Amino acid sequence: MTGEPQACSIARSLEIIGDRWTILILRDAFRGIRRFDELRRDLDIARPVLADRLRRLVDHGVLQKVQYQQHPPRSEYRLTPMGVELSPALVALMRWGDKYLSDGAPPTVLVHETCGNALEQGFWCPHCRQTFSPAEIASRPGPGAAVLTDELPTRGPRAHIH
Amino acid sequence: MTGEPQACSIARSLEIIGDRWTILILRDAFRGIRRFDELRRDLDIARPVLADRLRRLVDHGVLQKVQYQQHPPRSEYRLTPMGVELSPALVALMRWGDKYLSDGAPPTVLVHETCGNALEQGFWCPHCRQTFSPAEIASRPGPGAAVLTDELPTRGPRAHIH
DNA sequence: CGCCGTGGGTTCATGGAATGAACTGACTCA
DNA sequence: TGAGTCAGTTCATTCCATGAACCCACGGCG
Repeated sequence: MTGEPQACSIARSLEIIGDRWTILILRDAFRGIRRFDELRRDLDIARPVLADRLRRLVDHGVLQKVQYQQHPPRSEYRLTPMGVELSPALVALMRWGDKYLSDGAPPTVLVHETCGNALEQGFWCPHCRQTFSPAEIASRPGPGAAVLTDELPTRGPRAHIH
Repeated sequence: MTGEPQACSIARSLEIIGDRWTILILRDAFRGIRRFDELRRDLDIARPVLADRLRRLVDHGVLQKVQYQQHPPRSEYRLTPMGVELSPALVALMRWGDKYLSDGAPPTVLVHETCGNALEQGFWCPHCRQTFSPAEIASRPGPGAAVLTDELPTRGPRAHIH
C-alpha cells in the first residue's frame, strides 16, 4: 500500500487488511464462503478486485488457497491460524455495529462452545479475575507501554499507542 | 459509501470506519492527537481527505468537534462514547499486528488501570468464568445466532455471521 | 462429436476518488 | 506592517475500482 514500513502495529495490520473489501472477504471466510464465485456473488465485488484481494491475503499468509478437488480443478481460500486470529477484530466490529448501527433486528449472539452460554468480548484482568470497560485501561511505564484514552490532555500526560 | 443499507453489522460498521485513513485517525484520537494540523502532520494525509474523513466521523457521531478556545478559534475532534467503544476493535488490530507483523520491538502493553497488571483481550464466558480462544466459539440456535468458524463445511453445518 | 454451462480467473476502457500544490481567511505576535 | 499558525477549500493530475468482455479447463448432454 504505502512505501515505508510502519512503526505502529495498527498501521502494519492495516497494510494487509485495511480495506473494506478485504474485511468483508474475511467475514465471509468465517461464514464458510470461501470460493471465488461464491464470494463474488455474495459481495457483489468486481472480479479483478476480488482476485487482487485474495492474492494479497494469500501472499501475507492470512488465507491459504487449497485445491479441494481435481477434475475439474476447484479451489477454495481457507483461513490460516493467522487468519483465524483476526476474529477478535471482526467480532469487535460486529458488536459495535450491533450496538450503534442496529436496524432493530436482534443482535448476533456468540456462545461458548463447551458450555453453550452467551459469551462476552472484552478486556480481562487475570489478576483481578474480572472484565472491565475500555475506560479502565491505562499505560504501563517502560518500553512498549501504551494507553487508549478518551481523556483530555489537560487531565494528565499519558503514554501513547504506537 | 455504497447505496443500499447493509443487513450485516460488520458491513454497517465498515460503512463508517471501513477505510484505512479513518481507522488511523481514530487511533490517533485515542493517542491524544485530535487537531486538524496535528493529524495531518502525524498521518501525512492529504488535507481534503482528512477534512472529508473528519466530517464523516462527526456526522456519524463517532467524533465530536469541540472548540476548546476562542481567540483564535481552535477546535479539536474528541471521541464520543460511541467512538470510545471502538477501542476493542483497535486493540484487536494492534494485538494481531504485534503477534504476526512485529518488527522485533516489544509489543505494546495495556494494563488494568485499577490494579496495574497487564490485561488480556479475549472472549469471556461469564458462566465458566474463563477466557478462551476464537476456536471455541459456536453458534446458538435461534434468531440472530452466528458462528465464527475456521472449520470446513464438510465437518458439519453451522449458522453464520450476518 | 458439437455445444452449452460452470468455476476461476485476466484484459481493458472508463469514472470517481485520492493526492498534493496553491489559495483563503481568521487570528496572534513582534 | 508583515510573518506565522491553524483550519480548512479549490483545483489539476494520477491512480485505482468498476464492470463488461474475453479466456480456458473441464463436465455433461444429446
